[in-house]
Amino acid sequence: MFKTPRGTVDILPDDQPYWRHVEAQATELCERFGYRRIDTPIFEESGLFVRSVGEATDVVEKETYSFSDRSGDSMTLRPEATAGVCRAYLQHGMHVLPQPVRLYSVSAPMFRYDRPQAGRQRQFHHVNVEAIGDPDASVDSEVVELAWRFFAGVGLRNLTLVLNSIGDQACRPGYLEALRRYYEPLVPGLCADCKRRFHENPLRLLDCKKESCQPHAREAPRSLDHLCEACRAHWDELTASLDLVALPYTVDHRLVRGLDYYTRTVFEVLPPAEGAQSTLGGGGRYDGLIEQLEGRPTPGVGFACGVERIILNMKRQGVTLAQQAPVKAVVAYVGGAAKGPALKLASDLRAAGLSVVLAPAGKSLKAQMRFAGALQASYVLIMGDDEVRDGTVTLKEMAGGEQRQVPVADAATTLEPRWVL
RNA sequence: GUGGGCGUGGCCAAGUGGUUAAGGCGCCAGGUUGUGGCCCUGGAGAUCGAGGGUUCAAUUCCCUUCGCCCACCCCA
Repeated sequence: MFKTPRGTVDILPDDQPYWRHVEAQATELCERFGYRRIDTPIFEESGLFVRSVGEATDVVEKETYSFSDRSGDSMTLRPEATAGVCRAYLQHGMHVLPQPVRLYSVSAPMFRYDRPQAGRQRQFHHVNVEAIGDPDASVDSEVVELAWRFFAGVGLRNLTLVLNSIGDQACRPGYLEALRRYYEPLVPGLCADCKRRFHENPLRLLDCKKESCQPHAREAPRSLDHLCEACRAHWDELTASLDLVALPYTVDHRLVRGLDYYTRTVFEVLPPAEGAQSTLGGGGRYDGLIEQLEGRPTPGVGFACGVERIILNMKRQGVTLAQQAPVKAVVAYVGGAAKGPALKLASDLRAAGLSVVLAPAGKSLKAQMRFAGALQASYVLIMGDDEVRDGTVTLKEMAGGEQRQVPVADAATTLEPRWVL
C-alpha cells in the first residue's frame, strides 16, 4: 500500500481548522501591516539557494531536495522562502516601487531532507514576511512586532522573544576573530560537535546545548560588544523602537542563525516548553543578500515561522477551534421513483445556498436516517412515492424530531429562516 | 548521518511456544409495513510490518530488513 513519503503528512479534515485559523490570522495581520501577498515557485534553480542561503550551511549542504529536470538543469525544492522572494523582487523590478516592498506568504511549502521528528518534517510550511529596500531599524522593529503579534493572534501564550545583532561585513570579521581567539585554547575541552564548529562556523559554538560547553559559551565574547558604529546605532534604535511598542524581548548574545545571509538583527520566538525543536519562528536582516543575487545593493529584513510547529504548540496549549460546520440537510428517499426528484431537490436546495447531501443509494430509510444522524445534519428531507405523487416533501427536524409535509417548491424557503440556527 | 523506543483488523488495544488471535471505537445489517440519536442482536474486517532462522509447533525466541516515533546534528 502506498503511504505518505517519509517526513510528509496528510493534513486531514479534523486538522484543517488549525490551518485555516493560522492562515486567516496571518493574512489579516500581514495586510494590516501593509504587506502584500506573494507566492513564488516551490522549486528554483539550485544556484539560487547556494548563493543565498550559503554553500557551507547544513541546509544547502545536506538538506536540499535537488534534481535535474529533463533538460538537465539542476533544480531545488525551496528550503526557505527568502531567496525566492528576493529573486522575485529583482526579476520584477520591484526597486521601482515605493521602498520598502512589503511581501508575505502563507502556508508556503518548504522542503528539507532531514530526519523527521517532533515538529520537524521534510515538507513543512512557512508563514513568511519580507520587507525589502529599507535599511532603517524601524523596519526591523516592525517585522519583529508583526511576528510577535502573529503568535499572540493565533492564541499562543508565554512565548519568548530573543534578539541579537551579529553585525555586518564591517564588524563581523573582527568579532569572529575575537571568538576564535577566545575559543582556541578551549578546543581540547569542547564536545566533538563544537570542535567541528570551531572550524566550520564559530558562531555556532555559542548555542551548543551540551552542559560542558555552556560555560564557555556564556563567557564568550559578545557580538554586541564588537559592533561597528553603524551597527551599534542600528541596534540602539531597534531596541528603543521595541521598547516604544512594549515588546518584551530578551537580548541573547548567543543567538545566531543558521543561514549565512543574516546581518545585524537576528531574532527568534520560542515556546514556553524548552526542549527540542523549540524554535517557532525566526528572522532577521539580510542587507547583503540581494547583492549576492546580482542585484544592486539592497537591504532587507524578514521573518519566517513554521505552521506545523505553531499548530503543535496551539494543541499543547489547549487552543481549541470549531470544526467545519456539518451539512445542514440530508435528502433521503424511498423507492426508485423518488430518486430523481430527491436528486433534483438536493440540487435546488444547494442552489438556494443550503449545504445538502443526498443520502447514499440502496439503503433503507432507517439506514439513511442513521447516515443523517452521523453527519449531524439538522434536517432530513424525505422523498417517497406519496411525496412524489403530491409534489411535496417530508421535512424532519432532527433535534426535536417533529416533521411535516411541505410542497417541494417551498422546501428552500421553509428551511431558509431556520437553517440559520 | 548517529543513538534509543516501538511495530497485533480503519483507529485504540489484550494476549500466549501449540485447537477457530480477546475487547472497545468505527463500519455494515437487523430489532415487522417509509424514519436517526440510546439500547439489543448479528456481520464484515488481521497471512499478529516483511524476510529468514531455531523448534514437532511461533504472533509470542533469535537474526536481518523496512516503517514509525523520540533524541542528537541542524532548523521551522
